[in-house]
Amino acid sequence: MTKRPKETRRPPAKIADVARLAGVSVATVSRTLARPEVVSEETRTRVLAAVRDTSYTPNISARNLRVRKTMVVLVAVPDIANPFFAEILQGIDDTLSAAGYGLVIANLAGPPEKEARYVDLVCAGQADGVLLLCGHVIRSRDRDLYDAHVPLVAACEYIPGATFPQICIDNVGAARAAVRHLIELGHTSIAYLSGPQSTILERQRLEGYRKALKEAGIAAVDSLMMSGDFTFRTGVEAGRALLALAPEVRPTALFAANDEMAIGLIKTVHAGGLRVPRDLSVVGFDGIPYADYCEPTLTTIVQPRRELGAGAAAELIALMTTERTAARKDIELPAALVLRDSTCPPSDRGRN
Amino acid sequence: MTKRPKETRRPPAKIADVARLAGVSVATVSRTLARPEVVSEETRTRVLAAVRDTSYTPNISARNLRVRKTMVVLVAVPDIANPFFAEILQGIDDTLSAAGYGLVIANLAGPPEKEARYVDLVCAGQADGVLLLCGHVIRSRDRDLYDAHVPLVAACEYIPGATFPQICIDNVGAARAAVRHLIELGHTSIAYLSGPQSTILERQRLEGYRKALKEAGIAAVDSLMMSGDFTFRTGVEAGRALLALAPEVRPTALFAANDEMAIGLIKTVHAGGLRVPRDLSVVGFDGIPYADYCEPTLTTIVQPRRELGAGAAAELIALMTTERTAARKDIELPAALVLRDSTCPPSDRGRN
DNA sequence: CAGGCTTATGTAATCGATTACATATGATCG
DNA sequence: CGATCATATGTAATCGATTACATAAGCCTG
Repeated sequence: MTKRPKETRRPPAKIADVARLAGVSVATVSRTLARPEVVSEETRTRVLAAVRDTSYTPNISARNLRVRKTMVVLVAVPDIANPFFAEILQGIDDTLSAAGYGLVIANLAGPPEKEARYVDLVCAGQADGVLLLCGHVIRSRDRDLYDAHVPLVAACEYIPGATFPQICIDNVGAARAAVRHLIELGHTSIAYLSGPQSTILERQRLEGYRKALKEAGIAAVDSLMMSGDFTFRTGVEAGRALLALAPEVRPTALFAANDEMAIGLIKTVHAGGLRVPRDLSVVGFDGIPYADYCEPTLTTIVQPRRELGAGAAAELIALMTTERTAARKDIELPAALVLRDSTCPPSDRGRN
Repeated sequence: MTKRPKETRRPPAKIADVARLAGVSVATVSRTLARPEVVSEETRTRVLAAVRDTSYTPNISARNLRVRKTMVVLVAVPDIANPFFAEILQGIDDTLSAAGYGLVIANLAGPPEKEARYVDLVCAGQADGVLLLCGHVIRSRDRDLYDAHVPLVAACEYIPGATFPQICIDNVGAARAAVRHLIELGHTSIAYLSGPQSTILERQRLEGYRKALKEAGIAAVDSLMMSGDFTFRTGVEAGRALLALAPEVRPTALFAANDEMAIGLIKTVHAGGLRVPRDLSVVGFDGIPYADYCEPTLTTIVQPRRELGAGAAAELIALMTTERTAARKDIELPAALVLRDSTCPPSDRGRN
């Protein structure tokens, strides 16, 4: 019951307060902050002092209302808990928040009815731009994000027909490099663990796999194609399937379309008595931090995650700030095959 | 050079458009949307039809300006890439965005100069509330977040002197349960791998460790105390230190203050020839998804991450919407010790 | 049936910034 | 020296919603 010391939550200073204190008009204060070079040296210092004394910060809602901006961008993420996207988000957040934008994260892993809400939000003009981290079209009952005619940039997943800028790695080339690495080690029986069939990402990684095999004159074998959906769980399932195979038809290597599945698979085949890489070499894709923590550490394609995020954000800012929708410009970032402990030459080579 | 079909990016409808179409005043439209019961049945249907026809959505900036709200909350998270926090964030995001709030994520793992920007943001009244996911005080040169007199809720880390609501698990009790589990298995030489010494979290988990030992009449041994900072890397370092110990003084069990360190440690001692749990039982803390993926799977304290996030968000919403700052209310959520493959009775028992 | 009361709606002030336009001052020049 | 122009500043409209207050219509009651 002690009476508190009045809790003076004084409302923040507004531009009029600053103007009064500096003895100028509100217009001058606004100009001083927006374009310092147009006010005289003397008033400028006076105004800036007043700004400091009142610890004035412009009210964002008022400004946004006036200039018809929201300073918000929507980021559509397939799954925020996925470490791969978490790091891309960091790159996005660094760049966007440095430029004063806030971000609304549309986590597509959440309840699907939220998806419509995000579409509405953007279509209602409550966001200045959209960053897509996946190829899949986001829509509500009757309209999709493109209806909003809002600047848009896509990252990670290349969308062939797109009319907006995209930034991603060369998925086909990277997948090809991964498989070629296995081939160069001497493997000829190389399985493939796919991602969700519907994604473009998946089709490209599959294409890279096929290309590498073809170049080496190795025939693709249907029984070596396993399908997953980028989750640890499907990696485990694929591992079980692999263990169920008779040793003589079992592949000596496997390329997984992402790291999480690769790690699930390795854990499972280990438990089943296969040794990685001795009995099975595994290459993953993405380069999540955990690929360097697991046992054995995972040879994988490392995507420049922060750079992907930062680059996409920079592109979007450019689009949002220049009047004319700049010519569509795609950016391709380099990905690197990082060799670790999950790959080695096939051990049965000598035996055969 | 094909001429596009005029790109009619018609500006979104405003309230006046709806009013005109429905043949009423703007006040009536606003009331229909805010408090439908005060307008007559007939006008209500007419207005709602007009809203639909124009696909009207209120301009948020205008509304926020008028009602002096921002509908933004700041979430301070130690590290957004840490999977533990990623899941808490999901809980927060679900609850907050369902209530119409946007969230600005202050990633404290980023460049420290950004920290001041977040303080300024809140102090300038650009956020309606703050959610703290860590105990450490966030401040700029001269002021901290508390100066802003903005509703505040803390989660995860209990802050003893706090005047705001908090929601977290019983860290002391959970740590004690973890260590007691090891004791019940028969271990008497139990090491402790700490988190960053400055955090309250750490002191509480250490206290739980000490309590459990004391209850069992086991003396705490200084040489069994190792210090880390919640990262995988320090787990690895602790693992090396453990390997360097002479076998006869080496502990048979270890309690790590979080999962990432536990996993790093296990990986390292494995590589050094120790088997987990055979030669060393390990218990972690947090229950990140990876604790169930690693090899061996990790016995750990599982925190209700989504619930922690959702609960904190709900508390904050309550604080932000009721005028009077409700009486401080702490919530304690249950944590569970989940037994997996990283713990077993000490194998040297028989030998000694 | 006048006065009071309820219910439904309209009028206009307001939130806090930005900025087009107007104005004032002083410099420049033929 | 008066016209012209550049520079610096002020005045007031504007962004789009919310809401206090005013008004009008209908109903009740003594």
